[in-house]
Amino acid sequence: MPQPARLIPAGFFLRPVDQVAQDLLGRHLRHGPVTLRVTEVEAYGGPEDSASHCRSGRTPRNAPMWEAGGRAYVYFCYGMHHMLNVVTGPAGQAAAVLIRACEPVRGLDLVRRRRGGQEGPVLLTGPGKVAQALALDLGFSGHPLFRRGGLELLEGDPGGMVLRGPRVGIGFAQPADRDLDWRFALADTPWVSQRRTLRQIIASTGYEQSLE
DNA sequence: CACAGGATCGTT
DNA sequence: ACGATCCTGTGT
Repeated sequence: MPQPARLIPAGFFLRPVDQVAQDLLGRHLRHGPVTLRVTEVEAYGGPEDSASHCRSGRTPRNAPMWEAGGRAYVYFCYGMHHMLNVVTGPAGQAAAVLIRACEPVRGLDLVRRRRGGQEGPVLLTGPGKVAQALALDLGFSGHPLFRRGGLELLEGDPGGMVLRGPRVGIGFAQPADRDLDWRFALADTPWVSQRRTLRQIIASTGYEQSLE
């Protein structure tokens, strides 16, 4: 009988949000029979980040972002999509990583069913698609990812080369925040959205070190 | 209580 | 390039 995949320890999340964002690439998200490998993410900060949901301080919606890292922050967008974030940093300091794209690891049939019978990267390249494939809703906002049960974050398959570039869909933000290269994606997979805006290349993710 | 807008997606 | 669709934050 195979060993169950290991959870990511809570200490992993208690670091700067852009660092956690890079190290989330290649990790696995599991909800029941569906397991996805993270291929694309974006980092969001607190009140100092005009692109963040915390730009105006604490509200009922963004409350999980102010908790200690390791929980989910899920919100509802454009009246029809749920978005999954991973909260980072110590309690009282708001930050989170938006999961923008994944590739299937397990439960592909169920993912196809939930995504309307589509095939290929169109299944999972986009934050709304990821949440739909994992069957997430607002009830998962605040859910711990470092414990067994419900939605879990697990060790995965390391990626190699990483691409980075500006965040997507934040035209309303201040220019300095729009220019931050806080979007990260694995270079060697087709399961990435909006690849053309990824302009820099990073050698690796520092994946092994982050697990100690 | 009313209203404007949004970290998107799929079609035109 | 555009419309769907409703939660959310803000203001009255």
